[in-house]
Amino acid sequence: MANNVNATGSDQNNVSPISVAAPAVMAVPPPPVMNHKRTFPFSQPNMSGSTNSASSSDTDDEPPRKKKKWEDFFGKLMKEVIQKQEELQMRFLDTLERREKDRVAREEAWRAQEIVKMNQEYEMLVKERSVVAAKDAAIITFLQKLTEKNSDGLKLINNEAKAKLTGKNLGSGGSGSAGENMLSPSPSRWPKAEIKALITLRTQLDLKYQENVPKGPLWEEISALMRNIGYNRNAKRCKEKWENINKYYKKLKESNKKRSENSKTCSYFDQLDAIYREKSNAIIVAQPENQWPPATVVQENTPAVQQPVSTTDTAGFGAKPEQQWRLPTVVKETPQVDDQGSDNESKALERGEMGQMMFGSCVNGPGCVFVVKIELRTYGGVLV
DNA sequence: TCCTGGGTTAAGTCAT
DNA sequence: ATGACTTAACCCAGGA
Repeated sequence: MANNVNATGSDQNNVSPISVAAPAVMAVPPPPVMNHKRTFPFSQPNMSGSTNSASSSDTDDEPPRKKKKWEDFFGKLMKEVIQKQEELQMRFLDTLERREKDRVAREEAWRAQEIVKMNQEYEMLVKERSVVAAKDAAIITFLQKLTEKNSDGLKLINNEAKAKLTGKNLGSGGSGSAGENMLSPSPSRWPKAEIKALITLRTQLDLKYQENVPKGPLWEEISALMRNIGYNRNAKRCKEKWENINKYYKKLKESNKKRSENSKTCSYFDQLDAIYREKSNAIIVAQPENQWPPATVVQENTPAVQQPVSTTDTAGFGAKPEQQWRLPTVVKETPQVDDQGSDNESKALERGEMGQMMFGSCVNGPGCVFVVKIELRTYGGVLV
């Protein structure tokens, strides 16, 4: 028996590559390759040549024992194989499970990232839209204010042009008799309507000549526009008049004198009030501590006439042109008015409409086309 | 040099 | 007629 074990110990590895240590009882299994008939070993125990010589006397005595050993051996072998397979399968399943978890984790991270990105984009979109909406609202408000403010001036200029045409002078000083040539020299005194036209034109063209641009062309242009609507004043007279009315306005404001509401003189004070109020408002808004939203700062309905002169008003008076409220510039784009001998009614009406257009009504009258150019700028971060 | 603000003055306007 | 108010025209100083 002991010999069998020693003799067959070297063959064991050939038989069972899985088993590391075969049991002692199984030390004599013949290698399957040695089985010439390729039959199950324990069913033909005598076919093992190595055991024939050593245990020739036992083959007949112990066939059931050998068979049992073979069965045990293969049984354990099968168990080991199954166990190994189960381990491998478990490891495989673990790996699969781990990888699946990783994949899910990565997917969730990606989704979270995408959600964050989409949220950021959404917030940016909302901000962008709010900014655009605020700009639109500011533009609309500005245009509405402009339209309302100029509507009175428009009517006056139109009426004045028509009155000139029909010989009816609305101004107290009078600018001529019926049928008088509109290019004839105007009287020394400026009619009220003429003053109002000058104020409106000067305000409208203020934007165009804001920067360090020589003011000479400004007054030349105003003079030309005045001539177009029937007032013959040269640039110097226009400039002088503008300075005088502003001087007198400031003088009264500073002296804090009360003017009667129905005062017949200085009828243009309301216009100047509005202009200076807007200028002072623009300065208030432009200050860093008074930035957006302007609605909380700008007081539109404050009657400046009845107010005592405040520091902001003073600032408005003293403000340099580049600090002042900018009003839309009217650009005469394609003037097609024929001025040669145009004293008839239709031409005069054209001039009247031209004046109307110059005040922002955006109406293209017959024979001339105007474009209202509005420059929107920011003062201290505020769109104006 | 140009522009602007301020001052001045004579003259016109208007209410009383 | 008178005084207050308003305006045209001129001048000057200071700043850019």
